[in-house]
Amino acid sequence: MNHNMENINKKIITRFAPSPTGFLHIGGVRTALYAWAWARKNNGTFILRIEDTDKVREVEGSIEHIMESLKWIGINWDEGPDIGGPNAPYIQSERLDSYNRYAKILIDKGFAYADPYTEDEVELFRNKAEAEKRPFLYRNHRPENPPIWDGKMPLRFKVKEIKSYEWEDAVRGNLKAGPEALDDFILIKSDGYPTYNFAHIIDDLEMGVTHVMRADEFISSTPKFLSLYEALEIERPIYVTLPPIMGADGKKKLGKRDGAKDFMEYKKEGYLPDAMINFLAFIGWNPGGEKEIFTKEEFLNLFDIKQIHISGGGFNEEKLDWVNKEHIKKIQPDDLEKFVFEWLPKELQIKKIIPIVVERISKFSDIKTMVDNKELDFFYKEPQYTSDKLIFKDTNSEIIKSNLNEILDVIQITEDIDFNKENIKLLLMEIANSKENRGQVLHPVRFALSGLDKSPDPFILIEILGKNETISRLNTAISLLSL
RNA sequence: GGCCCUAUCGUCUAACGGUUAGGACAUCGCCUUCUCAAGGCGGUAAUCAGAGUUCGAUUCUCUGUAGGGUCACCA
Repeated sequence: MNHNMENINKKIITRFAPSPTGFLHIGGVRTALYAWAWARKNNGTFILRIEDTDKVREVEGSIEHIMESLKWIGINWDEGPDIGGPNAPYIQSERLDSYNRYAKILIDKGFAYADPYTEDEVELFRNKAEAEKRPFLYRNHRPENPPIWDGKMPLRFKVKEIKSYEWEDAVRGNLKAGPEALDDFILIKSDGYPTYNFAHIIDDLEMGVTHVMRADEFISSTPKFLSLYEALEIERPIYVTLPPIMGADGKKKLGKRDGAKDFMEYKKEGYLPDAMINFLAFIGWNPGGEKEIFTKEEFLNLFDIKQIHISGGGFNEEKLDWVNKEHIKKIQPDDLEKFVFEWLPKELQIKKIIPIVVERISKFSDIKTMVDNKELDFFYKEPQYTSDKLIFKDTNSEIIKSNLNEILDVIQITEDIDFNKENIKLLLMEIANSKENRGQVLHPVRFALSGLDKSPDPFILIEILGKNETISRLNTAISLLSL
């Protein structure tokens, strides 16, 4: 049966279904991004569903935090827990009636039975299998006459036919699994909540989901899903299995345990939402071509599940920084102010600082580092330094002093109206070129104005500080050299 | 251990049997005003191994190797 053909004329419906067990990391957001993009591109529907059936691992506030993360990069949903929709509710713990209804159907059809063992007993079976280096299969311990299910015991799916499965995946092509992958898995836990294996299938059915974007760890459990679809005689959605995202070492799959960050950290560090989309999109997808920087709209236009990768990719923060910088460069100068000033103290919120700061950062939190390192203090107060800092290489204080005086004379007769960096550069370079080494002039001027070993060039410094301040600081330098 | 998935520069990737194996990040060098940044130009650097199919394999097949996933009352 070709599911692609059957679904071809249907409205595309995708979903992102996180469990509220903490923050979202880059992997989860990437899954959401692809599902969202596919729906948007096809004028379909994107659903946000919360899979909160594990009440033990649930972390309070996660749902809000997850929604905040998605909203930040502009992933919006058409149906979800906060806005409702035709198939509300969108929180699994509020959908128990649905699961119970389908559980009854399975029981009636002989596809489900009560599990009479305690957790400890099952644990023993499992340990034994592990010790013998065999895969653990509950069905090998299936009770002969299971009791009537009273809702207090787990309800298990009953595998009637032990077989291998083969199926088609929109990105991986043909996949298969051996019969070992098929087991009597739990449908409803003893606490009354369904397992993921069961709940997501019922929800996807009831919500009409056509494409399931999922991580590749679900390949192994696909036979469970397929056997459920068969038992319920319902059609399955198209599987779109995404490649794993590896950690920085390029080996282990990225996960919370090995340092995957809360996605909101990227907001706090001053990354741009569109840069995150751009970067995330390229972990596991590539449109061909040599263009690397895309706006959100360009990405939506190009995105296609046909170009999703099958092999895993690493997460390279250096490249993210580069992508972010490229996006910062695309911000209109007028709009840049609100991004930059947010990170600057009052006294440094000067328009002329913006270009200097922007070309030195890859993310906005770098501005804070510059401020903390006092790299910008010279903009609003006279630098502190010792006179030896003004001496360039093998010159002496007399030469430097004479050069500074020469500069001072020229600046003093310059009209205020000509005080821009191009004109200043012409003036200074003329003097600098007349010396043995241009550094004899440029270095002391730059240092007198900034007091820093590393700073913007002297011409832009003079322009920003203005004529009076420049003269004042040059005089300070000259008097330091005279001591 | 069983089952399953994967394999191109250090990293992310392009290539849909025929290319000097292309691009980006990183790195290195040079230029652009003394420094820093930005920018420009250029360099180093890859098809996991072995068989097979083919006139011709990065590409198809098999085996090996390596890495990843899974074998939960987690998703």
